[in-house]
Amino acid sequence: MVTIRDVARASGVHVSTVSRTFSAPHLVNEKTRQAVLAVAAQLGYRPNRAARALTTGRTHNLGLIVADIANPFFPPLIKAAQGHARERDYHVFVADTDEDPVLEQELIETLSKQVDGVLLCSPRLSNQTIHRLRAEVPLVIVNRRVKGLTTVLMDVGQGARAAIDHLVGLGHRRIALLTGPPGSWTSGEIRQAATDRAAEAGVPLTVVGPNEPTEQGGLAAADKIAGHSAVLCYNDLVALGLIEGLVERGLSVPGDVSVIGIDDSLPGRLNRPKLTTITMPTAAAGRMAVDLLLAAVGAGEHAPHTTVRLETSLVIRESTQRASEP
Amino acid sequence: MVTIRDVARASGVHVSTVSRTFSAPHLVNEKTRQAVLAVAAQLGYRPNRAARALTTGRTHNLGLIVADIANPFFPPLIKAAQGHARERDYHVFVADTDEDPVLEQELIETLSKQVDGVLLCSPRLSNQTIHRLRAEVPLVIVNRRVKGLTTVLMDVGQGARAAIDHLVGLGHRRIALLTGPPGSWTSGEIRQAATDRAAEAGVPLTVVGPNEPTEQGGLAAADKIAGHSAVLCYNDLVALGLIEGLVERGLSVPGDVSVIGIDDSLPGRLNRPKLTTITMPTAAAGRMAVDLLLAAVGAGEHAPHTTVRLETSLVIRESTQRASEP
DNA sequence: GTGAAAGCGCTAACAG
DNA sequence: CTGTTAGCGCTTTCAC
Repeated sequence: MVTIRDVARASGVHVSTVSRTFSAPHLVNEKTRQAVLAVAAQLGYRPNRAARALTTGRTHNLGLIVADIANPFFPPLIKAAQGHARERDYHVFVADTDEDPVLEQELIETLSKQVDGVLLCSPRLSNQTIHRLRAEVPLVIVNRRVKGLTTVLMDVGQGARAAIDHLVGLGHRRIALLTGPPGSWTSGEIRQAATDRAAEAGVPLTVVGPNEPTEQGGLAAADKIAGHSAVLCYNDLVALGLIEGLVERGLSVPGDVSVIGIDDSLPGRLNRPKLTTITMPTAAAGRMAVDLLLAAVGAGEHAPHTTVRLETSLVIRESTQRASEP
Repeated sequence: MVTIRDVARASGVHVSTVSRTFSAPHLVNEKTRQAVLAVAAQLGYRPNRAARALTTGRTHNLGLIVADIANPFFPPLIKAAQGHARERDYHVFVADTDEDPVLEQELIETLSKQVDGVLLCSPRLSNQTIHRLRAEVPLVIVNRRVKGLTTVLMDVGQGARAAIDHLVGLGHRRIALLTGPPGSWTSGEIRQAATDRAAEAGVPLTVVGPNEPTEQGGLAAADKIAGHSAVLCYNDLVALGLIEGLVERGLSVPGDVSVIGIDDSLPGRLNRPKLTTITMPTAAAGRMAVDLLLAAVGAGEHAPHTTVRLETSLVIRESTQRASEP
């Protein structure tokens, strides 16, 4: 391994000069700098970030913790966050908690020494624990509201209202909502927004749930929404599962039942009929979270916290249509 | 931040004793050990892995580099590799190259100091460059054959042969193969295996390609496979795009055309008809790659290299059926 | 079984 | 502008 010392020796300057050429170039004579750079390049020298971190206290690493990497909701967020971080010269550790709060906490703690901050996506931890961890390492939360912490939210309520309006506008009067898991912040938001809007429109809304946030969840719900002409689902996977269940029962979508998903994930776009859904700005959320985290890192311990609420919107595709006359 | 020094002070022993309690417990008196552990727990001490790495040369970190995190092929692999690494007390950096070889190389180089090894999935780098990088950091390649390096391959040829057999067995005689991008190792394997097997069976096989490895690629290919009753596609996305194109043209799947994908990805399982496809053992590949990488790390510089070939198999679902009598 | 001392690769005052 | 010195948090000989 070629170190700063090798470069110093080979270019006839002191190690500190080499160090400065890389971490404070303006402090070193242009000519010396060029010389050192040349030698470094020739030797294939790369600063050791871990060693640097030891003195500076900045690792230039970020942690990104998600509940389930394989859930199609997350990859676009991970991709965007990682790319954005990279452009800012940050590497990112990605870890999957398997929905296990204990593991989640363990990960944050072991990671904390090695990163400048952690992005927590849809955390399963209690607010109290999150606050405690915040004292050890800067945290930004995505997809859940935690008082007193910097948070990036996707305003799914907005999309949910648009979804209800869309359905009501199409003449639907028997609308069901399939909710998600009990602890889900998103699910609560959707429910709230959808019921409020339905009430405003004077249309009843049947809330059915909780449901597993998977295609199985949707499939299992097919029996529970009998008699409804339109269904808003917790996510695309649930919607897709529901459609499958409906088709199995000889019902057609959108002919007999209109179905709306949430997330705008790849499987939904690929479905036939193409799924009408609420787009979640996952990529933007990932980038925004990185920006906020980096800002918090710079600001130190008691930086002011922010809540950013990103817009969502309804994408009308093929799984919804005008209600058939009763 | 609580360091080894704080623990030493608080428990009245020397730092080296504290160090030993964590990194070589058998070298310290049971009683002392317990005492130190208690104090450490009470203080919330966590060893700083980065600092440890400075002396030991082992970071306990791994790098995982993929072409595109959002491609549904990768998340299961990432999830499995990360989980497996975690169980072995390793953290993993995940990075996305956006299919850019320059970025890929840059990532490996900047990561190299911070990890004990790197997992390269479907690399776009030249063999020569990969070999050069191998000198800097242990590497394991997934999904591409690189002579002289440890490699984990998924034997798609096996699945492709089974796919051709399946189609021939169903009476198909006009079979097309949609290949992938020119540089793809997988695509070459599929083509080889499929053409060989078709020849053995005395059935002609039309090779169509290269195609973009996306649904657009499949969609665009719909016109090019006219006159064929069955198509084997480079991946599930291509298959799904093709099906969409076929349906747009008034053809039914599998009624008029049987379609087989490759990967066994979520969108394929969710499709109607459910996609007949070749399962790729991505999770197993991720775990295996981690094992091999860790072994290489232990063995040092010139460890022997291995090639592991994982089995694939055909999963028959609903997108294939008996050829209609001509 | 435990302490003392040196050092991993690098940065950060402080002189000069 | 550059060299000297000290030290980040930890491990690892080497003594005792």
